[in-house]
Amino acid sequence: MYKIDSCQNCDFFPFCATEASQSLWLKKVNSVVKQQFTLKKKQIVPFPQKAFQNLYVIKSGGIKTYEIDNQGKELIRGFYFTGEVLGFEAIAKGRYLLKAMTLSQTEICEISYQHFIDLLGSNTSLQKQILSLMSKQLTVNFYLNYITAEQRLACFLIDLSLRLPAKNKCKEFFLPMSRQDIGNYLKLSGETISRLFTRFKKNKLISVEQKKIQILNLEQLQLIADQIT
Amino acid sequence: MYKIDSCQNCDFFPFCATEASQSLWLKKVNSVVKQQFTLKKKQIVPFPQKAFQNLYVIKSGGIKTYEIDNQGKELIRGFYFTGEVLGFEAIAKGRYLLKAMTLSQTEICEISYQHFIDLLGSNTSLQKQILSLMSKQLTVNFYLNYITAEQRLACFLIDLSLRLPAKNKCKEFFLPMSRQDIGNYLKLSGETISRLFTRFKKNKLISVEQKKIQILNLEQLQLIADQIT
DNA sequence: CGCCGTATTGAGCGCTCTCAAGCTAGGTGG
DNA sequence: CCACCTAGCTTGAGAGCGCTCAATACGGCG
Repeated sequence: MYKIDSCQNCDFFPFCATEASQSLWLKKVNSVVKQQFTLKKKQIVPFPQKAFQNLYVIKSGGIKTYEIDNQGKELIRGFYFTGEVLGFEAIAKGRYLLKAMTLSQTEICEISYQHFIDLLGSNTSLQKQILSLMSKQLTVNFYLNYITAEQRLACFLIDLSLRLPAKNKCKEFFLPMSRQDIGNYLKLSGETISRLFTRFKKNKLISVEQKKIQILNLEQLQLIADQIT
Repeated sequence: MYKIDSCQNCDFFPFCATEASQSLWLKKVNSVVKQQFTLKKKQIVPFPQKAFQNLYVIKSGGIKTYEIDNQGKELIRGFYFTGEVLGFEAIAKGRYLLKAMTLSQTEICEISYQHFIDLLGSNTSLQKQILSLMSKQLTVNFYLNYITAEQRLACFLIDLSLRLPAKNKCKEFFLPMSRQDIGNYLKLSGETISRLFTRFKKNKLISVEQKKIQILNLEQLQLIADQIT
C-alpha cells in the first residue's frame, strides 16, 4: 500500500520512517499518514473547512496555493512538488489561509497534525528535523522580492530546476504550470513571462519548447538571478 | 537582572517561564538566555560568523534584517520589534543568511539554540508553541506580494500599528525606520513612500508628522489593503 | 549656529501592464 | 482521418505607474 521506494526523497520521510525495521515502519506510517488520495488536474485540495487539522505531503504531482482577493482575482502564493510539505502556515492561526489546486494528477498524503505532534513527543531528533523543515520554508520565497522581472524569473527557473525531477544534471525539466501562473506568482503578467522566455532563448540562456525548459547557461542565469543565499 | 515585567508580552516568554515559581523561572532564564546586550542605533547585530548558533529576541527597540546584492545594494528583508524572535530562517542552512542592524538603541537576548532544543526536549507544550511561532513567521511577509504601491503601504501601516507599542487603540505610533527603508522593504523608492504618505494624508486616511503616524480611517485603509488574512 | 542626513516635491523616462490580434498544439467528434 | 475547437502562448502597440535625477526644505545633533 505504501511504497517505500517512492518516499525516500520526501521531506516527510524521517517522520514516517522513525523505526529502522520496515515492518515497524509500516506500522508507524499508518499512524502518521491518515490517508492517501489522488486528485486529477485542476482540482481543489479538500482542506477541512472550519479548522486546521492536517498537514499534506505531495507524494507525486504538484499543486499551487493561492488566495482570492476582494476583486475576485487569484493571487498565487506558492508551488509544491513531489516530497514537499504543505500546511505549516496554517498552524499559527488554526485555519487554512490559502486554497490549493492541483497542477496535474497528484497523489497526496494527509498527515494528522495531532498524531504528528504526538509522534514528535520525546523524539528530539524529529523535533530538530521539523524545525529545520519549517526554517527551510521561511526561505523558499526569498527571491520574490528581487527587483527586476529578469531577476525573479531567473531565480524561479533555477529554483524549479532544483525542485523538479530533472534530467541532465538538473538542467532539463517540464514546467508544471502555465505562463499565466508563473506571472501571477512572480507579480508579472503572463505576457511578460512569454517575452522574457523569448529573450532568454535569444540570449542562449535557456531553450524553451512548450513546457520543456533546458538551462543552457547556468552561470549566466545565476548572474542575472544575483543569487545570494 | 532579568525584569520579568518587561517580558510578559514577549513571544519567547513561554520558553523562559517554563516553571510556575519565579525563582525556578529565573533559574530557567539563565539556562535559556545565554546573555543580554544593548546596541546603539545603526549597529550591526554580532552574529557568529561561521555557523548558526543562537536565536535572538528583541527585548526592546527594533532591528532590520537585510542582504547586500552583488551590486552592493541593500535589500531589506524584515523588521523585528519588541518581543519578536529573530533567526528561525538560519536553522535549515546552519548559517545566518541575513545581516541585522538596529534601528534605534536595542536590547537583545541571545538564546543558545542547543540549550533551546534541550529545553524543548520532552515538553510537548513548548513543542507546540515553537511550531506555532515559526508558523506565524511564515505569514509575516504575506502582503509584500500585493500588487499596487498603495496596497502594500496600507498593509505595512496596519501591520506596524499592531506590532509597535501604540496609543489610542493601536492607531498612533512612531515609525522606527526611514522612508527609504520602508520603500526598500516594500520594493518602492523612498520618494514614492513620501508621495503616498502625502496622498494618504490628503485623503484623511492617516496623519503624518515626521515619524509620528496616526491612523485616522482604519476601515478605508483596510479596504485599500484588501486584507485577506 | 551650522552641518548633514532625511524628507519632500517636481520633471521626464522606462519598464511592465493592458488590450488586442494571431498562432500553436492537443482534444473532440463527424 | 481530418476539420474543427478551445485553451494557452506569442507578439505588437500604446498607456500608466513608479523610478531616477535633481533641487529644495527640514530638523536633530554636534
